[in-house]
Amino acid sequence: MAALLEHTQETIAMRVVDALRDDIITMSLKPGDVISESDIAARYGVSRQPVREAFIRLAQQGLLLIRPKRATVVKKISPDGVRQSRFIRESIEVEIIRRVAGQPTDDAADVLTTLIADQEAASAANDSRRFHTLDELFHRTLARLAGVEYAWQLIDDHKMQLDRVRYLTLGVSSTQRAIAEHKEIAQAVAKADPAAAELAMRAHLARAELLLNQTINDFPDFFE
Amino acid sequence: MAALLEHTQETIAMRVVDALRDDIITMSLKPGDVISESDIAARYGVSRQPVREAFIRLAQQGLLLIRPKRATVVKKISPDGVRQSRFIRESIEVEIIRRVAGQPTDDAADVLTTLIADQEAASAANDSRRFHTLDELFHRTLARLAGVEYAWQLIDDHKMQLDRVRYLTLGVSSTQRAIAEHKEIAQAVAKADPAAAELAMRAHLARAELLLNQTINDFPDFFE
DNA sequence: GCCTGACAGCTTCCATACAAGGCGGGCAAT
DNA sequence: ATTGCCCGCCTTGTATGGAAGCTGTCAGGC
Repeated sequence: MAALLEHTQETIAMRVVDALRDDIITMSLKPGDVISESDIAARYGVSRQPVREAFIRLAQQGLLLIRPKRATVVKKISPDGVRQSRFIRESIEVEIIRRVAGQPTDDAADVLTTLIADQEAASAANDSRRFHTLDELFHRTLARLAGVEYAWQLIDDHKMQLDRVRYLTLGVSSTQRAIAEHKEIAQAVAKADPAAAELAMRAHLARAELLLNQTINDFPDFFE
Repeated sequence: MAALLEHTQETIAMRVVDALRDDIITMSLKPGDVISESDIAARYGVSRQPVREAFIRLAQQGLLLIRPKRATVVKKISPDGVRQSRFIRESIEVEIIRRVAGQPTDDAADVLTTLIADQEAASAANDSRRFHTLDELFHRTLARLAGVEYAWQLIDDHKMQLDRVRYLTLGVSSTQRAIAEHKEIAQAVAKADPAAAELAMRAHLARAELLLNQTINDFPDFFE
């Protein structure tokens, strides 16, 4: 059964964008790899035009670097860029958690605890991919509760750099510890304690810094 | 004499992007206006292809809305979008000012007072366009002092919506008041008082809210 | 042996042609 | 008079060919 009100049709260009982005984030296309419109077009059996448009989109998202008349390369990860992306994310998420904890709605705490329960299930099942999804959902839900879901979309865009790092260390991160930190955040929200919520959120996000430094050592070629 | 080390060449697509963005921000192209690739191509005497790529870029920046197989329209200004852009900006700028005031460098205060002096000169000369430039420079300088200039670039991208609003009310805003607020911020930095700096910055940014509501009343057709 | 310059092969960029689909006006049937 | 259909005209999407430019190679001169 096709969707009835589906009037945003899939164009070939969009499919190529999604496919390439997935390849890049999952490190199937590695930082520094050189690709060309013709290559990708041949690989997907389409013409060069949609591929070209996909390149433009991904270049604007900071995943590709188009060198006019020369070639297009998968952008290496900029440690300073990742650091500043983290700064942006922390700025926004701290402001979000302050709002949520400062003016908690009735069901806020319930929604969060439900999500945490799901995360525990995923962790118990050792399903790290599903846990990652639920982790994102946790943070996006906080943005929704603060009434700034669009802000999360922004974070999402500029967090792909960090996602590449994360993928390199998949399985390393301790889901148990993340869950404990989520609980701490949720409790601060339940108690309507913005200061405690802010501290818990900052501690939660700070862990990514270690991950970055470790990854730079393990995969120096992927960084600039 | 051509630039010697110019190896980032201007492509036609880039020129079209710049021209269109300027037209949109200065309201030469009004929210809701319908444009087509062929129109713009004919207007600039180029083919559809570069124009199409420009549309894609501007659509990703939220200035255009491409409706497949129908037409492309200049996006109307979303009040909620502007509100959330402001939220993002406030989150980041508050974090920036905290850092700058928390770990002030020796010359930070000097640089800021110099900038404020320039602003007073521009204000005295009634040069509102120059004042606007100096206003942006003030905030970008704070980002630089905090070591997160890239973050300001992000704000810059997502603040075009607000710039359109600002252009509608050009000359209305009181430069004197803005300068006074800048002074307050600079003083808090000089005293290394993060809390006071945060309050001053929040107050400074809050003024934009009034501007928005007033503008919605004056130009309801430009908003969705 | 070393330097220089032409050149072949690659890239992205632009122009053009065609395909697919939405929209509205005119027309016919009820 | 109203409703429903059909057909041009418009739009964006895709394909393809050629133009401009960068890079590395290789032959020729010193």
